[in-house]
Amino acid sequence: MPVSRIPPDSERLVPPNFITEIIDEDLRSGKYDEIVTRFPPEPNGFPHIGHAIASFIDCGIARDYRGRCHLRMDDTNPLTEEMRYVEAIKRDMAWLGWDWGEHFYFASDYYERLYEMAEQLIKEGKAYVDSLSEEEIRAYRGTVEKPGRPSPYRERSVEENLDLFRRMAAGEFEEGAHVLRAKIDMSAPNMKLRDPILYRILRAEHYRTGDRWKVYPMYDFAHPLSDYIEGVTHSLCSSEFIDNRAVYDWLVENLAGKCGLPEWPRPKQIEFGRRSLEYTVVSKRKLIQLVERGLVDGWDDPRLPTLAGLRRRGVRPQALIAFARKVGISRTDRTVDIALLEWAVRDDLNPIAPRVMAVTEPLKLVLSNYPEGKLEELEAPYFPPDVGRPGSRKVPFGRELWVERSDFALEPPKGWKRLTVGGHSRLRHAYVVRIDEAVTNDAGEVVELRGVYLPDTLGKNPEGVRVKGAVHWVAAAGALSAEFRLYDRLFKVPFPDAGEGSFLDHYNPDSLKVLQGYVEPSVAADDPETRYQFERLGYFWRDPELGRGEKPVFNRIITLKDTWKKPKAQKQEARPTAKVGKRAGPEDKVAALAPEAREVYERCRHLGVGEAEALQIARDERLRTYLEDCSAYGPPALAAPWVVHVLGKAIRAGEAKVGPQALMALLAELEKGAFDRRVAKQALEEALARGGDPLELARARAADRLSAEALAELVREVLAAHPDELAAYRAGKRGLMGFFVGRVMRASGGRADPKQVQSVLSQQLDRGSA
RNA sequence: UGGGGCGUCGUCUAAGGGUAGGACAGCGGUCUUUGGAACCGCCGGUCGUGGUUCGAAUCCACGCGCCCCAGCCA
Repeated sequence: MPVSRIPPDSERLVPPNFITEIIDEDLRSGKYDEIVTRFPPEPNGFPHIGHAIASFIDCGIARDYRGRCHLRMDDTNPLTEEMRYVEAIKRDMAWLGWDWGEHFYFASDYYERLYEMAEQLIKEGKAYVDSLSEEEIRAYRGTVEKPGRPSPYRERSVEENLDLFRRMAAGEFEEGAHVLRAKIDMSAPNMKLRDPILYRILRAEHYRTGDRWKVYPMYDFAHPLSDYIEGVTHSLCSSEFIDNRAVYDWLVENLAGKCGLPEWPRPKQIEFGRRSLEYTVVSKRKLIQLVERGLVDGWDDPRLPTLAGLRRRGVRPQALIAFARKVGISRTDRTVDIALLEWAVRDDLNPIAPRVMAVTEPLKLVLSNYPEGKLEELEAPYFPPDVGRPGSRKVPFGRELWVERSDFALEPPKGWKRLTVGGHSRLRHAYVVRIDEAVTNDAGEVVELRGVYLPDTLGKNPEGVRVKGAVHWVAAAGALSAEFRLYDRLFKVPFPDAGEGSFLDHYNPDSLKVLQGYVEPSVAADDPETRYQFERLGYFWRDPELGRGEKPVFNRIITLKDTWKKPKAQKQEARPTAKVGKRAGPEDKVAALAPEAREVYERCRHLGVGEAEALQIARDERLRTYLEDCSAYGPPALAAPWVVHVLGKAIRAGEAKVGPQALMALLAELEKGAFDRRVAKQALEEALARGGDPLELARARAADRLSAEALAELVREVLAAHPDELAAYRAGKRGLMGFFVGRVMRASGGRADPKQVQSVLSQQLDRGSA
């Protein structure tokens, strides 16, 4: 039997997080031997970047633990699912690098077994056929604020339910005539528990099972049981399913050990926070609108966040994995800064993309002192020194060249480091040139540049001239015509969904720019898959659909980072929500108290109980009763903080394992100085957790305390072990006291009194600083 | 105004009673035949209020804010 193991942090693909902590604990305790997860998309659309993140969590964690991650099509709705989506999902998941081995499944493969399980529930009286109409079911369910009412069909006999359900499955009824529901609790505050529907009649053609089935299981039924069937241990999903977990657990518990399901391992669901991305949308509904309105080119349009789009754009799966890693996992729903994705893409491409030159908006430059008809071949390395990869190619150089229109300015702004009349600039990998004239047309537009080259500047700078910048170029002779498709963010604002109006209002019409220009001839011989860096422009590759023919078409994968751009356009749109906690009304909390509570408050205050504690006691009857009981054994003022802060939660929950008498006995001894507060608190917490007499526990702990000599020695050791912090403290960084106390406490194994530690510490610290 | 979940630099994420740290972004610098990369530095945060504690992002209380649930969708 294969066994999972806890990976060292250094070997993890998925950074440690709250889920891996749970898994670590499950492995340590022996609850599970092998970690099995699953990635369960519904085949009703094309996978997108959200799927990349979710699969990273499911598959990445399984990989880290040497477990398995199944790929399962969650296909329980024949109305929306199609085989082409199944193929797309398999293709895209494989592209991301996930390997599910033979563990590729369909929920629809389990229809037979799921049906048996449904009958089992019926036989046990835990499920019933409801014959209410859809509207009636809705009405009976109640609302979030009002409990539901039981359906008149809820108490049908097992026999009748079984008969009805079998006839439903046999196709005797029309859609909507009946449904199968779990009998749980129609008045549950959790809406999901109000007798969730397990099966519905659908007279639809299923893309795999055809017309074999007339009833189809709902997600809430099929999902947990599919997990169970497959031996999934940790069923990871996003936070909107938190409420569904109650149904999940209900089904697992009620079917454990039945219908061929083992008693163990049982699956458990863990939810993580959803991630969304700025400047884009992923919902199928919205994507369809973009496609159907022709705002994008199809499901694989390079501007789309679909994996097909990202792939066509030229993004590599490694970049997506790196992105997912950086985003991380937590319980909180988050919207990720698009800059993080852009960084991941650049960081992936920088070390592998050969540098070549292309001109996307050509402006002719004629070098009047360069012989007509002459053509040189200049050697140019593919990579800059910092990348450190070998390789170079020949680049033709001649009298007529193309340069980037935006690299020339008639009236250069200050700080300009490019071409300008009278200025010198380097042609990348070639000569230094001086521009003498800008030829303009009637409209005043620059149509051609004229200048000279400085012959002795190959590999060295001329003396006495300031060379401003280095610009890319392509010799007119030999240049390859090419199309460049420059992609930008699909939307103009970071949160297209937020605010009034449609997300379509925020569509960025400049998200695609198609330019005709030139690229150096060397690329003709390259592998068409090559991702290039066109120097100073960005990362590009040939579009796999349009760009691999006679005339290359290049997609810009991502621009280079541009630190020249002056004040960057700020985010126009604030986050959709402002999260400013408003100040709560202060003393009127007391005023808001009911008269009786108010009286309790006053009485407590009179007895010397602090304001905050008195308020809490006045507000909670159980606390009040407890404290009153305490007063039989000692002063309430002494007990109040402990009752409120240490015992409060347990008392409110009605499960305080420490009674008033035991508490007061402990506090009395504490007052006498038999032990310190820390000991008392720890003893109390222990008694609360595991039972026992807090006073005895405290005495045991006190007896275990370090002697004064041992403590002094320990402090010396700790100070010696942290010379840097010691120096910093003596230089005035007083906040380090907490640091030292913490270290000593840890070193003592909790067997020291922090107050005492502090005094010993300050003695030793001050002695050294004198 | 039912139940549930969640609040840490601009963004994402660590710290689980003991120096609030990292990354992305931003800013500045070094270097540069890419205004790239690399390197160095800076900036900047615990939702609020009170309490417990030697010490609170962490524990307690009360607020505030956001998200999810009333599909025979998943």
